[in-house]
Amino acid sequence: MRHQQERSVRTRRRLLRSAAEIFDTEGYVSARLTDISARARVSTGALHFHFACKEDLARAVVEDARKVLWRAARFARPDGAEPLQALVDTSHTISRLLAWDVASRAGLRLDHGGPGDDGRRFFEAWADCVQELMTAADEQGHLLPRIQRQPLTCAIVSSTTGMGVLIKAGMGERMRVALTGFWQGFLPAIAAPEVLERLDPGGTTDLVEYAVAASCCLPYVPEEAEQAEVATRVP
Amino acid sequence: MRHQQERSVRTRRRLLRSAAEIFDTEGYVSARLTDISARARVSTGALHFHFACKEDLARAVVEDARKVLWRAARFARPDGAEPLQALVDTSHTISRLLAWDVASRAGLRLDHGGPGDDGRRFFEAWADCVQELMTAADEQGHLLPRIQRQPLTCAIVSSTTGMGVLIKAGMGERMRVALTGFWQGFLPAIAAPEVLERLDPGGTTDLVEYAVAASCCLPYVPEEAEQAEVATRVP
Amino acid sequence: MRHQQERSVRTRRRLLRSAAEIFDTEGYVSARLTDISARARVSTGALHFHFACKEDLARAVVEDARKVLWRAARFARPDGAEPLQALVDTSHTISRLLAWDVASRAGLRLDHGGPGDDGRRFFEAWADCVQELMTAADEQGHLLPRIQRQPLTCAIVSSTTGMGVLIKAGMGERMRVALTGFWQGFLPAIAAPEVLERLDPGGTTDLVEYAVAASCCLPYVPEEAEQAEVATRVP
Amino acid sequence: MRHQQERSVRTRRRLLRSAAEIFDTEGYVSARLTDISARARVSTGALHFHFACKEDLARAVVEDARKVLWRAARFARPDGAEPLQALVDTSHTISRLLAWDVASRAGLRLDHGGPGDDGRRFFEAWADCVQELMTAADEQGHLLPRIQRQPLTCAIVSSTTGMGVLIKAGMGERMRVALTGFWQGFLPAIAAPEVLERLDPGGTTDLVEYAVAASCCLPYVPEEAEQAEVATRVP
DNA sequence: ACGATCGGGACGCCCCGTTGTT
DNA sequence: AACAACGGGGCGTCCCGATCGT
Repeated sequence: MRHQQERSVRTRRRLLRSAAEIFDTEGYVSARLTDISARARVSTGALHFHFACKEDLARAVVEDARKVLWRAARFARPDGAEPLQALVDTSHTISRLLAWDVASRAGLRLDHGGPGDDGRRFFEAWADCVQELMTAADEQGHLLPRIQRQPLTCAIVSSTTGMGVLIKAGMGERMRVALTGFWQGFLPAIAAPEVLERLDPGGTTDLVEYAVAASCCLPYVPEEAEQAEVATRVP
Repeated sequence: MRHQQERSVRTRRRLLRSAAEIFDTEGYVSARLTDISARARVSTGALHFHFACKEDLARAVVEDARKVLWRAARFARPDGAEPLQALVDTSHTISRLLAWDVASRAGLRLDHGGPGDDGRRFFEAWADCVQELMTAADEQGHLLPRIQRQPLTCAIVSSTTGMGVLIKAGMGERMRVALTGFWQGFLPAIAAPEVLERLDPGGTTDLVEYAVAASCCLPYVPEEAEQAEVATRVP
Repeated sequence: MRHQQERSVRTRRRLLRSAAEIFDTEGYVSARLTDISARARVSTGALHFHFACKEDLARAVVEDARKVLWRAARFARPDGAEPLQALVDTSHTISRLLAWDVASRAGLRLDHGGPGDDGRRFFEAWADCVQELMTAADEQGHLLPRIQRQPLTCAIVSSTTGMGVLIKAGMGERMRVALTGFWQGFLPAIAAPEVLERLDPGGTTDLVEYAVAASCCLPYVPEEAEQAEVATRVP
Repeated sequence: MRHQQERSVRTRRRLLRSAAEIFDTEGYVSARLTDISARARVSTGALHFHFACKEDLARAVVEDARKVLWRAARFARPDGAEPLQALVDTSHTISRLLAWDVASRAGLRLDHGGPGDDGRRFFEAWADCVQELMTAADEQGHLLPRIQRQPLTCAIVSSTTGMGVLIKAGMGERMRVALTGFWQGFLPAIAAPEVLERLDPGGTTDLVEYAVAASCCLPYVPEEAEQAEVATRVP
């Protein structure tokens, strides 16, 4: 009984990973369920057992990616920390996730363009996050006076959103330095001088730390880990 | 004989416009040739008379948009002008085009993700353009010393690229102020002080001027204008 | 006025030739009117001016080929000649025509398999011809006694029909010797001894003679001949 | 599992039979997959489950027919038998198969003219078979001296090939007597006198015997037989 | 419960024969 | 007689359900 359930979980996980990979490269419409199930080494019947239709599958992928990104944002923004630094860190974390994690990329891609519009979009959430942090920074007096927050928020959001596009074009590696460059240029324009010298445009978090902290919810683990996991549990 | 050709041109134009609209909202794969031809009020046979296959149609849309955007860039950057101001202006022009012109939007969307990879991408061209202007500015001593151009270029490209995404989300109107905000924040970080005071982050060109100057090549004019145009030419 | 008519005749002739070539290699269904008109260097509109529909065109091709083959049969069988030798000669002539003349080949191919069934088929006509000659030979006492004519007729027809198939497979050159071999083997089995020694299994007619004699009705002449012909008549 | 497989086999068989019937009458190009699947009482989806594309279906039909004809040739030519009699018998067997078996007819028709050229053609194989038997007969001294084998082979091949064409014209019934007539005329021209009197131009095999012997591989059996067969095997 | 095989429809793209219009 | 446009399918593809084993 439990074996079955574990097998089910594993199959579902493999389907999600495979779906993320295909959706990432092909987009929703071009992705074929055949390819997804083939890559996951299961039949289409099994796919339809776990996910009733294509849209459900995409929804699940988006949902997972949303959780990951959300947790990334939370992790980079511990309560009581420097808001602007949190902003920088979060942007870096998201950028790295998009560069390295297929699932996040797929989720982002499916999020705008997918047929189901049942959730707020990533970048809307990201815009809210930015807005929130800007407000917090302002309340703590970390912003320069006479700063209009809304345009800045839009600028930040669009800049970081553009990263995602460029990442898909294979420029993922340069994004780190580009993002740093962006903040180098932008922070002096918004941060109060005494705060500015405490800020690191390159970000203070490392993805490794993040991975350790968030691993509990990371849905996609490499195949070998799966096998090992199985091996230890099957006896 | 000439009447036929004019009719052909008109049909082709309507097909291109219709295709741009559908491609803009649906993307390449989801767009159906049936819908495109129906919206253009022609049969699918007529469509295939002008464009052999779906890919050709998309290519034509991209090609037209490329021309428009290219001309926009040229227009905003008259030789001998201030390079940095040209940069600002071009970004504004592109942003406005993307916000207002379906064809440009469709072209941009088809440009990355479409099946045919037979040309440089928009944002690569845009990156080159930015790079070029930055170099020119540097040679004229308009940049601050010790500026690394490459990260800045990436930052600018990604920022403006992100605009395109946000525009599609219906935030096109705010983009103007966001872009201005971006340059307000970014220009002080890169421009030499004496140049900075001459620069206008809001851009010095107006799309109306641009439209007048470039109208000769604007491929898509409203239907009524077409009719009028035809009416005046058929004596 | 007459110029127009001559041009019309020439266009029609080129269309028929082109159609024969395409039909020969592609068959009725796969042949495209586009290709036919393109090869004839005329527009599809012109094609439909001369032939209302595809079927009409095929019918015309068949009709022409029928005339050619029929005249070939008549030519090889002058009244009062040796019936059996006429049989041999006709088979050789047809074989050569099929090997060398695209129009005849196309006509034969279209004759069975085409949609229009408005005429007796080639091989039925050929069967009648064989039957007729066998009867004539019998009446003149040229056949061996106790010969059943029907099976022999069938055998001859099927043998020569098979040639057509093999010719299409590129074995046209060997057919001459094969046909000779066939008659070498078959004539002694049917011909009376005193007639046999007068018969030549290789045939007594040459296609060159035939061409001279029948050129009046040969529908397809090389392009240069056309030009010359036109040149002499245009004054 | 086994029920599914049996159902699958039955569906595939019905598709092949239906395809053979349509291909036989229409040829490759005119045949519509819609008609084939409709006649087989399955959906087009089922058809594409078993055969990826039209060409694959045709290939399968040809393949099956090839097997049947090949086995027919083997059956009519047991080792150590009279080579010339084997030749006669094989020709009769093939003739009968073409007259009675749709699948063989369809296979033959598809074999030359179909788009896929991935195998030797029927008549090439048949030519080889004839050549081989002639050689064997020659080595055993069964041929008349001074016989050139190649022309005779061509003659025999073309004769029997022609049968196929005539059979399609509905003259299948007369082919038997025609073939007998052919051999009656032809055998004395090639066979040594002492062998000749042992040969039967009408053939010594009966298709009934053949059917019994080869029934194991006959791919197409009537529907009722299928049901019965299935009934007996489902315990 | 979980999964696999097999089969069912519904369109989408493209091709092609044909008809108006000039 | 040339150009332009029309509309009818054909093939292939894909998403999904129905039916059975494990």
